[in-house]
This record gives sequence, structure tokens and C-alpha cells, in this order.
Amino acid sequence: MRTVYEKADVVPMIAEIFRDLGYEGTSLSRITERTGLGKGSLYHFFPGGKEEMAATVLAEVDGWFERFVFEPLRRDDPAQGIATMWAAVDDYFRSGGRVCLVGAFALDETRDRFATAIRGYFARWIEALRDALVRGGRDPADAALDAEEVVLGIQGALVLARALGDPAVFTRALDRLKDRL
Amino acid sequence: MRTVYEKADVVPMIAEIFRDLGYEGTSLSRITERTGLGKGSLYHFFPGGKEEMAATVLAEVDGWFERFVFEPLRRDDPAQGIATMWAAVDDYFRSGGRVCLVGAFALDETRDRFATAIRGYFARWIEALRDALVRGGRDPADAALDAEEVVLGIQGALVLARALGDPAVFTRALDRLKDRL
DNA sequence: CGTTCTCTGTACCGAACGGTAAACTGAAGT
DNA sequence: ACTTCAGTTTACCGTTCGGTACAGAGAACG
Repeated sequence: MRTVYEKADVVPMIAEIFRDLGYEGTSLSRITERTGLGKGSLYHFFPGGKEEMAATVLAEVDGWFERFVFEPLRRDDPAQGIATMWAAVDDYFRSGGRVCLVGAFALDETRDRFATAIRGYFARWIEALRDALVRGGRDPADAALDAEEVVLGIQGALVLARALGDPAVFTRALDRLKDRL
Repeated sequence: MRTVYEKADVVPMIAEIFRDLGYEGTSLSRITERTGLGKGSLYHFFPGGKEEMAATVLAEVDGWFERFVFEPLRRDDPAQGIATMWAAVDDYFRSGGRVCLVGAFALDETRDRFATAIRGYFARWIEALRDALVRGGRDPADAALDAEEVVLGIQGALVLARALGDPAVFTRALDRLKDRL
């Protein structure tokens, strides 16, 4: 029996592993056991090894947010774009049951390895949200602070929800942030 | 030449390593090179190995917050206790230049290993702050949400400050939270 | 059929991992 | 002086790490 994968099937599985275990906690053997792929296949898809796997995963996460969060914020009318963002965020983070890969990578020395990808993700999120708020009539200086506060609040809510083992913390925080905008 | 340490000198050094590298990223060899202690000394102080080192470090961080944040919140008059908290937090996290060990441990599977310590740290913080707010006259239901929001906001600010490489994010967030209470 | 190309399985490498054992050093206690 | 004991040093253990090499499987195409 021989199961054949394509790279596109593999990336989300690996993403979930990095999300659960962090960069250093993720070993090739954990990846092989959770994906069913041998090292040969893994290195066929990712010649750069573990670092390329993580970089690809980061790019995929970034792509998802770009398409379902940042772009709607830029393109749609402000209220609509922001509503899309709330729904997408709640969905993506499974209402607090899932953690942010990019945020997790940011906390330890893994950040240095992927600094530009990590910075870019958050910077574009904040910028897109700020611009939407400004287009919606908010004072530019306030909008910048509000956007920062929303993104930071989401990250903090994920940390706290997981620390307390209580996803409801995330839902509550999201509601509060929603009300404030 | 023979340098002799006491355990009390060693714990803060190890704490800083775990903070920088995370649990999985911290190896005994990194600890020996950054502390100057050989494995023998390390295992003399911590017979339980790496896990006991991390547990000790968590307990020390918890002790610090208990003494300089949670206790003042419970003991002092509310406004004073909260003021002490802001100063201690800003000081401890080096105005955004340092990350929260407990929050970092919470994000990956390391949380499972130290679940009760991690949950306890955040639960006691939120509880102490909530009670101080109630004693200060805030409606109990609002106080609970506000306390949660403050602790979560601090964690999020640390994540975002480090992700963007900009400690000012932390300072700004702290000011905002301060104003809101 | 034969070739080509993508993907897989397995065996292997040196290095680093967490951890152990035991001999040693030096100061304090008697 | 002799013991005791906290702390150090060094060598070593088995395992796992990330990474490599390479033969083989199987569909696609001529």
C-alpha cells in the first residue's frame, strides 16, 4: 500500500503540528508520525528541511489572512470588511481552541529566524484595519491605536484562553473588542 | 580556578534562558554555556533535570508576581495597589523588551506539562485585580471583565511588541489599559 | 513496450540531546 | 587532624535530532 500526497495536502497538516508544538518542539519524527509521510517524501517537498517547512507554513497562514482578512478590510466598505474580519478570526482560531502560529513563533528565538515574515503579518494586519477605520470616519491617530489594540487583544486572548484552558476567554474578548470599534 | 554557586544565583540565569528560548528550545548545553555550570552542578541543584529546572523557574516567577503584584493588589488600597501593579509590570517586562515566561509556556504543548502552575498564575492575577477593582467601587461583573482584559492586554502587548520588534507597542498598550481603569 | 518524472521507503550519518556515575575539591564542623 | 558534605569536573550512556543517499514504486507519455 502506497499513499501519494501532494504538497498542498501536506502543508496544512504540518501547520497544525507547528502550531501545537512550536518550532523547536516540532521534530521530523513527529511530523512523519502525524502525517504518515516518510522523511524521503518530506525532503522531496521541502529540500530545505525543517526550516523550509516552517517558512512554507508561515507563508500559507499569511496567505489565508491576506485573502480572508486583510484583503476584505482593504477592499470592502469598512463596516463590512471589519465584520468579515471578526467572523474569519473567530472561525480560524476555533473560538479560542486554536493558537496563533505567528504569535507563538514570535515569543522565542524562532522570531529571529522568521523576523520579516512575522513582522509583515502583524504590520499588514494592523495597517489594513487602521485604514478601514479611517475610511469609516475615525480620526487617523485614534484609528492607529485602535487597530493595534484589536490585534494585540486577539493575541492576548489566545494566550490567556490557552493558559486558563478556557476558550470562552477568547469569545468574551472578541465581543469586547467588537463593541469597542 | 573554581567558581561556586548557590541555587539562588542560578535560578534567575536559567529563567532568562527559558524566557529567551522556550522550553523545547532550551537545551542543557545552552544552560551550561550561559551559566558556566557543568551538567554535574546542574543535576546537583535539580535532580529532576530539565523539567525540574523549568518548574523551579516558573515557581520563582510566580513568587515574584505574588510578592510585588498580587499581594499589593490584595493588601493595599485599590488605587495604590493598581498603581504598584503598573509600575511592577512595566519594570518586570523591561518596557516591552522582555517576554512573559508563563505566557510563552502556555502557547505550545509545554502548557500540558505545567498546566496547574500556568493556570494558577493567571487565575490569581485576574482574581486579585478583580477584587481590587470591586473594593474600589466597580461593579463586580464589570470588574471581572476588566481584570481579564488587562491581563490579556499585557500578554498581547508582549507578543506584538516582540513580533514587530518595537517595545513602544508595549508602553502604548500599558498606557491605554491604565487610562481605561 | 521503454522512458521519464514524481513521490516513497529504508538505511544510514554525525551531532546534539537529556541524563548518569563517580572521582574530586574545598571549606566548615568537630 | 579527620570527617562530612555541598558543589564541581569529566567521561560516558543510550536515544533522538536534522539531514542525506539511493533504490524502487507507479502513473504518464511516447
